[in-house]
Amino acid sequence: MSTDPVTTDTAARPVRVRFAPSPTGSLHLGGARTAIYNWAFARATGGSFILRIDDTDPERSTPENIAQIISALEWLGIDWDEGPVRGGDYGPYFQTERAASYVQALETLQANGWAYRCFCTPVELAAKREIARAKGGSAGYDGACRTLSEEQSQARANAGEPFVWRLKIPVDHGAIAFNDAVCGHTEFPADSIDDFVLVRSDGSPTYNFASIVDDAAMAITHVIRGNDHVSNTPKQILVLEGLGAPIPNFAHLSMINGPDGKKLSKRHGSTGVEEYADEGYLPEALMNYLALLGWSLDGETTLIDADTLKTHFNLEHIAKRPANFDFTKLTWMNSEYLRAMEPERFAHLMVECLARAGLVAYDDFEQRPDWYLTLTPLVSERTKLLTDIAPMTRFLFVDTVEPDETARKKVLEKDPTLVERALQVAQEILENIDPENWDTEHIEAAMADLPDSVGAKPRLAYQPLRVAVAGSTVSLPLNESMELLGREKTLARIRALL
RNA sequence: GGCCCGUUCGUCUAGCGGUUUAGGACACCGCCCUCUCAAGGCGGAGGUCACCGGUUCGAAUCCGGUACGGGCUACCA
Repeated sequence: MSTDPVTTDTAARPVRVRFAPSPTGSLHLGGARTAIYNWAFARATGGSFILRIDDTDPERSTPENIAQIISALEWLGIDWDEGPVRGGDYGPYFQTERAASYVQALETLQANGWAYRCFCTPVELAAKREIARAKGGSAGYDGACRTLSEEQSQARANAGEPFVWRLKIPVDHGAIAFNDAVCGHTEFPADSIDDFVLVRSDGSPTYNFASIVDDAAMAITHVIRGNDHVSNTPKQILVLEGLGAPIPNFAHLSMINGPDGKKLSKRHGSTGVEEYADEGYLPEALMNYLALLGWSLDGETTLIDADTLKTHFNLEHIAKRPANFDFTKLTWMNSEYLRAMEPERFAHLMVECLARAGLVAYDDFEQRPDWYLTLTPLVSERTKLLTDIAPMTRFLFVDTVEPDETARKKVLEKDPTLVERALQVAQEILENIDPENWDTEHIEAAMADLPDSVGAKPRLAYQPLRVAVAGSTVSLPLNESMELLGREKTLARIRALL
């Protein structure tokens, strides 16, 4: 593929990428994916990852949102080399603190003949737009104020007439082209781009101005961002041309849609990263899933951890088409990470979940680590979400259990005779086990005779005992459960049903 | 309206002119394992590669058009 003549070759410069969220809400899935791609690309290329807060919209930007975005990134395990908290040589990293650099950029643009004042009022503009659109042409600004002489312009400004600064696109400018890492060669006819506003009448910069000025100032080499910015790219390239600054590489990521192919919204489920943490997802699972939503390592590998991402991520395998978010696959991935997790770590997470559910104390792991490490493999294998843990293991932490509806209907009430016999036999067997030998191995050996003794198939013979111990027809393995519950509690629960 | 972009199993994707009877993963179905539930093993179903036309000895792959979907078209980002 040939390099576009317009795109400055940045291969020689060290890679510098940035994630520049505007804090108008919490970090949503699309933003998180963009952050992951930027971060992984920086790590894989040995470059720098910069976090910049694009807070030029005073109406909607809040400190709470900034804090939330930062904590969401930290939770995901994304670290930045420069940005809020960390600082860096190209700061400040908040656009609201970079006003001086926009003023300077505007001066450069003026000096180069790339900017002019526009005194058209919003009302006039809206009317013009209306007419232009009705005629069927482009609805952009008609350039009415371009012809104002410097004297006229200055005079009107001095007189206190409000104005904005617009970019003055050269009349003879050809098509604006760039080579997008995802979309390939992309070209926009010059006349499809109007003299857009750079600086508002209140002196604040617009996004298309501030963002690219910052990118240039921060020596960004690759702009990796959402697809919704493709149409903004030629505008920003024009600003760079007016500034005489190098043009970075671009990579525009497709959007993330809901399972139904429509724009992802609350209706589909959670859209904010924080919510996934609350719902029991692991950051590594979300990162893996998001990374694969629009990118592939080799087309075969599905489980890709952060380390692999940090070494193998590239811009060559990014999909063009929008992806639908599949909660089921994410959940599966989560269960994979849960199962592969170090037992110690799982145990700690488990205790945390239990403590949060009010079932144990936060330091309970320290009180009986062996007990928890015995429990861990039984639970981790069955957990899809961290929030599954408390309900699954609850029976081990409460004093007594109440058989649930299914247990009553499908077991207790279905064959009371069998239930009674099974429980009685089980009680005898268990009472005969020496308290010192109360472990899965001995229990299992002793219980092996139960089906024969009660004259029922194993699945039917053990079910009453399961209901007695766990209060449900579905539970962790029986013998292990009894070991963990302890001899006294186990026998007490059997007695309670007799 | 204008300008851009996209379209491969239900979903995420591999595929860059012959190696493809289109590969993998999730979900789904069946069997095995089994004290329940999981996990695991084995197997299965599922795609006329949006449509139409062209280029070519040969196209999911290249070109054009159509349809559908999306983005931008703000003194939002």
